[in-house]
Amino acid sequence: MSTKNKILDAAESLFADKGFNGTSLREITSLAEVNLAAVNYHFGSKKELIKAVMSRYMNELSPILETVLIALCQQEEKPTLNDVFSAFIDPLLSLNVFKENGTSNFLQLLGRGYTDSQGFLRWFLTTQYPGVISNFVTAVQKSYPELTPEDIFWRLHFTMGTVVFTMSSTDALTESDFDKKMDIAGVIRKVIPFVAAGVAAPIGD
Amino acid sequence: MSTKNKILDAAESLFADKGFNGTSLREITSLAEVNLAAVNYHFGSKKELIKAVMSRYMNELSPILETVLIALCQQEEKPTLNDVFSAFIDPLLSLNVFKENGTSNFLQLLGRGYTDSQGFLRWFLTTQYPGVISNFVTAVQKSYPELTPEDIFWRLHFTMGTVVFTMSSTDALTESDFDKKMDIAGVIRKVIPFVAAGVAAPIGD
DNA sequence: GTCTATAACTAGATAGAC
DNA sequence: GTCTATCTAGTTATAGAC
Repeated sequence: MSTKNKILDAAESLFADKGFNGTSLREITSLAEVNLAAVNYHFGSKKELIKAVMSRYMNELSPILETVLIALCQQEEKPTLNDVFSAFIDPLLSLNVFKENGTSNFLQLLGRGYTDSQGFLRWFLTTQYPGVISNFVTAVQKSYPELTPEDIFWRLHFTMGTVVFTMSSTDALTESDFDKKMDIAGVIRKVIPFVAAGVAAPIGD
Repeated sequence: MSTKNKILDAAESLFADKGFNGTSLREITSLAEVNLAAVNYHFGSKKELIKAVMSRYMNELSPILETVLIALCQQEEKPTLNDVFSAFIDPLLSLNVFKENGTSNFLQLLGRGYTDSQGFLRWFLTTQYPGVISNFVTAVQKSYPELTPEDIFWRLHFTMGTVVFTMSSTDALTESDFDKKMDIAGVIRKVIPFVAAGVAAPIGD
């Protein structure tokens, strides 16, 4: 395994666990068992390392997501909102094949990206991977045409918040707050009806 | 205005904006225009300062919230879920009277508390202010008795996520992503139907 | 490509004068 | 109660040997 990948793996799990600000390069290189200077050699800076960690997932996920969302838009019968949101399940769970704990790590990182470091990662994702978002919006529009673009914008933002927040604080939950342990697939199965119903809520402000 | 309060005010707005990890004591004391050593003199440590910032809000909010939730549980007719969630609007908005930008600051801080610093603040809040949570659960149970305790737990967690995440990333939103500016009351009016519909979603896992 | 050594800086916390 | 000065330990980043 290359030094570069050892760094990426170590950074990923530490970032997911303690946030970008909360993780030092020293912790990363010591977990990865490589030299401190290797981060700067391979990535140039901590900020570029953060981007690289996210890109590894986004490059894997975004073509799959775009494919299923486009298919959903092009099918003859109108998809329900539950269909649209359920379309995310398989691509997200496929990250667990791609990498151990891939699904929850990725969702946790996404959450960090929105709250840590004043949204620079958010900017990075929306500018680098705009196709996922636009196809998602189109799919929602097709299932619920009465929603105004503004309402779609807000409700997708709420959806993002629900999922991302849930995942970034779900480690503690699955361990302590409720005695029944739940895996990531179980949490996703619980959250899909919630967000689908939220987006489907009657309009009227 | 006392040094102690100057520190609390400065810390609050910096914490809300950049997170707990992302804010240094030097930034706080320089915004507050007090000496660096004053933080340690008045609060003992950064961690205690964080607790003090949150306590100022929770001590204001929790008795009001408990009162309205208990009233909702004791009224004769069964409240709708929309009633239950709407019960939060006035208490939350009253924080704007209590302090400028109080509502959004508080909700942002709450979001930080769940993601920064590995949940120590989360522990602090749930152990110090358990009454709010238990009354909330009771109110939801009364409006939707078919929900199992486990489903209530998860859906309230999702609700928390939706609200808290929305608020902790809402500054950027209200400015850039959608041309129509929206104040905090507007966001709350948008989010209530969303979470109410999510909690009210049909069961079946 | 990988290492050691270190520069340049920032963090939280404290001792002691006033 | 507030200040300056400083300690200790942490941070990112880099220069230069191998």
